[in-house]
Amino acid sequence: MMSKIDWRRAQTAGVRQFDEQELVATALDVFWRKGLHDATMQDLADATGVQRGSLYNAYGDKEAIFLRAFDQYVAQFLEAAGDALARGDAATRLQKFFDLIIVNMTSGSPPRGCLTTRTALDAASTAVQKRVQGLLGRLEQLIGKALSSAPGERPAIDANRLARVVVTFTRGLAVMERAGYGRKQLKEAAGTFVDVLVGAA
Amino acid sequence: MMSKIDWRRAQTAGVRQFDEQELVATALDVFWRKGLHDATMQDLADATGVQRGSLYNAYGDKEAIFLRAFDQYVAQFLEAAGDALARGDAATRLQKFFDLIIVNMTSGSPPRGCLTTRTALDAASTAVQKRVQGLLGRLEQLIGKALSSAPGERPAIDANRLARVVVTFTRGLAVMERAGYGRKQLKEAAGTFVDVLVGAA
DNA sequence: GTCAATCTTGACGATGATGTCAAAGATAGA
DNA sequence: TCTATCTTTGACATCATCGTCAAGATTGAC
Repeated sequence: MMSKIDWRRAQTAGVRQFDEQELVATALDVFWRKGLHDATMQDLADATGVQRGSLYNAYGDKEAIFLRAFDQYVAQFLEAAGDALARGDAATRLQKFFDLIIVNMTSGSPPRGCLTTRTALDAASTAVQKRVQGLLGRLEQLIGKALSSAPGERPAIDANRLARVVVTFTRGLAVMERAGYGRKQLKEAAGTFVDVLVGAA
Repeated sequence: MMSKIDWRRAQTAGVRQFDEQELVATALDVFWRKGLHDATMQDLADATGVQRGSLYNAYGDKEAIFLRAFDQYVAQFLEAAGDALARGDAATRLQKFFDLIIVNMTSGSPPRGCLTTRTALDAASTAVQKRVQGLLGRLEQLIGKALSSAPGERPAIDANRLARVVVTFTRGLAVMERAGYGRKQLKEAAGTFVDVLVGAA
């Protein structure tokens, strides 16, 4: 029996045809814009140019791809956050940190929001929830250290407790962004929060 | 031609078979547990005992039902919040308010979370987003008035700005709950926040 | 009593997403 | 060169949800 004519350009096969790094980066963008829940394998296939079947073959399912993308995001994010929190007094550190995350979540058109918060609310599998917890925990530590190592007078309240409050507030900012608040409003709220926190009273 | 035999008990028809109030209350519970996005018309039909077709006939679509349920929720919630914020000094008011919303979002098994926050993140239609904005705005006003009318010394920062920070923080609590934090942890965070806000520094 | 209005019910078709698979092609190593 | 192994591709079956509709049934107005 004659084999089917491949009238279209034959794709090379036998070895992986795509770059993993690139695919994960593209997937991250898709998840960020659509959310874990709403992004479909077809969306990922379209965005990456890799067919659905190949994605299933290579990763198994959507969640596996998401976890890779999210890990990459976490690494990026924590590094940037660490930078922002590294210099200056407590107020300056916090202000830079808030600027960072606010710009982060209000970028894109339409604004893409905060991937972590959206993911947390999607309430997916245990694995995903653990990643979110991991990120929030590490962020909390980062902030705690930044607060306790900042120059200037010590606040009256334990830095670790404060750090959790700060993390919680950042989650709140992410929700407010989804509710329709723009960059300016978010920055104003964050500014007020920093004033309160540092004890402008 | 003979009509089909109705071997099963004939349901009365011609007039609405269900109580609107009851249906909306049940729908609210479904939306609260599953979220606007994940709750299906079938879920609503199962929970209420009203067939899918009847729901479409009576309301048109899921969002219409949600809006009614959400409006009911908003009324309940704002009334309870107003009560909590009515008495005592600023710290007491805030503490009671946080207790209320924390219990609210950690009730049920599994905890049902915060309906408003979940809805905000579902990023549905404009109509839904406006309801969320409406609730947050009204809540902000409520808190602003509670802060500015509380006995005791005036804080150095404008009450309205503080109110927005408080609202933002409550949204953060809702996210933290979804991330896995329990009632105790949330209360501790809220307690720290109140300490900071009232100027325990 | 008749009839128009309207609710209920079950069924239908469309759509979109999932996960699997066999066929075909290409590589790497023996 | 040959073969085992892997990837790609398109197709397939399944499933869940949606929205619509015709037929049946009952009420309330006239």
